[in-house]
Amino acid sequence: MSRFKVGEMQVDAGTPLLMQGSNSPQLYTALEGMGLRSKVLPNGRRQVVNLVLPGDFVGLQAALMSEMGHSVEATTDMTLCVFNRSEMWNFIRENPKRAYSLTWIAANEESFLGDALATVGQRTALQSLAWAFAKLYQKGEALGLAAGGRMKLPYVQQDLADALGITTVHLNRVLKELRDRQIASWQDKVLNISDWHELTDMAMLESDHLPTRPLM
Amino acid sequence: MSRFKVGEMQVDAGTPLLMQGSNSPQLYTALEGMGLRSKVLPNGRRQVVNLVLPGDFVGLQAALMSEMGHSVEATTDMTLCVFNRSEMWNFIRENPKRAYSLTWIAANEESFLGDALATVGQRTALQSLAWAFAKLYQKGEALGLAAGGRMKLPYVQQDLADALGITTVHLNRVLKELRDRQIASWQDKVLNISDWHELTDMAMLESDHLPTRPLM
DNA sequence: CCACTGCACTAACATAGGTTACGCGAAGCG
DNA sequence: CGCTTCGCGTAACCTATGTTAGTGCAGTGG
Repeated sequence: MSRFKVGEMQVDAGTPLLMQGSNSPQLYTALEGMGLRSKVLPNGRRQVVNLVLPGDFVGLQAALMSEMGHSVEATTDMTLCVFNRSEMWNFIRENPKRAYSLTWIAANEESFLGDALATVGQRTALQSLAWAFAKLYQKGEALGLAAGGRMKLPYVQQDLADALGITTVHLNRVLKELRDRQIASWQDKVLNISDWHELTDMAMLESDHLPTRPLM
Repeated sequence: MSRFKVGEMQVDAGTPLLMQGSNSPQLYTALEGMGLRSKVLPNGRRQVVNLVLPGDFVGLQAALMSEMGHSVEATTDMTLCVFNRSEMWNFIRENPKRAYSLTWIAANEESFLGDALATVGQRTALQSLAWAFAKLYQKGEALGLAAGGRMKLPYVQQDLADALGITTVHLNRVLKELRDRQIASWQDKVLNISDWHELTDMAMLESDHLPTRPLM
């Protein structure tokens, strides 16, 4: 493990970590701070694929495939654990348990993206937002980043809107509705959930437990 | 490899192979025929996550995680190669190259779902349909299932509509537009692409090469 | 031969969400 | 200290897409 790990790294908010289409010799695990993965289409529209929270492994695609399908950037200041891509193969060969973890991570990511797809494709904007808030809070809670219905969410509205496939104008409409109905609010970078039951109900969340992830 | 493989299996059109939420002792590789993966929400709406073509590996999630995030069913008659889930761990341990392939498959799937997410989230219905047709044809061509702009597509409109997150009514509208503009048509289960350039242009496809997949 | 069902297709109308265009406050900066 | 920029919020209007409600045809089974 120690040979695989190269070191730690601090980056400022706004720093791009991996670029869509290109390739990178480095892979990361987020230790602190938050970021996001996104994909831009030739017409300029952006899809936020996923938010990056502490513990998330980033760059698997670059490691295995010829190029990244999306970009990754730091939204806040972040500290990252850096790995060397060239060691991946040895790593998998010599440590089957880790290889298993890696595959698990990829499969889990796939599962999440399936959910996200169903959200964007089949839920209304209100349901989508509820889903996003609920999912985020669940994950935040598991990481110790959230408690008592409150969680720091240092993104801008555009990020969330791009994740849900709606515009900021419409995001505002549905945010207002959640606020007015006293279910949840998101102001000054803080998410505040006041009615968890109503929220998950609206989100049509199937399971309320998170699978336990292996750490890399 | 032979110890991992249990046998082959023939199923009729309509047979469910894996069920969302449950778990399965078996994994499959499609050899012939087509199928689809889908996910249904509590309100009854269905998202088609992906189409299953020959060569596709199915059931990774069941193998690694506690439960499947989606269902898989056969759309046409299919023949499948059957593996035993319980052998997975030994398999990974004893054959690191295969472990690598498995991870590659998962990462590739993740990459595809990212694309699909961007499609449903950021493309109009017309662009989405063009994207789906182009992607399918590319894959079909690589598999020898398509040539000369023609490819068998044995799905019903509802399947495509659920994949793109639109209704069949609207799918009909955009199908008509592609037909009228002489770009592509899909009738009698056959996809016919007459203007590939215009199609990919409309779809905003980034790369026109498919990554080479390892077979399992 | 007739009912029945599933699927493709269309028309008329309804609405969720997009566009454009503002105001307003806070933060950076010369 | 003004000036600009950025992010949040809202209103008025517009359109892509959904909804509801059909038609027609081919297959299938009694």
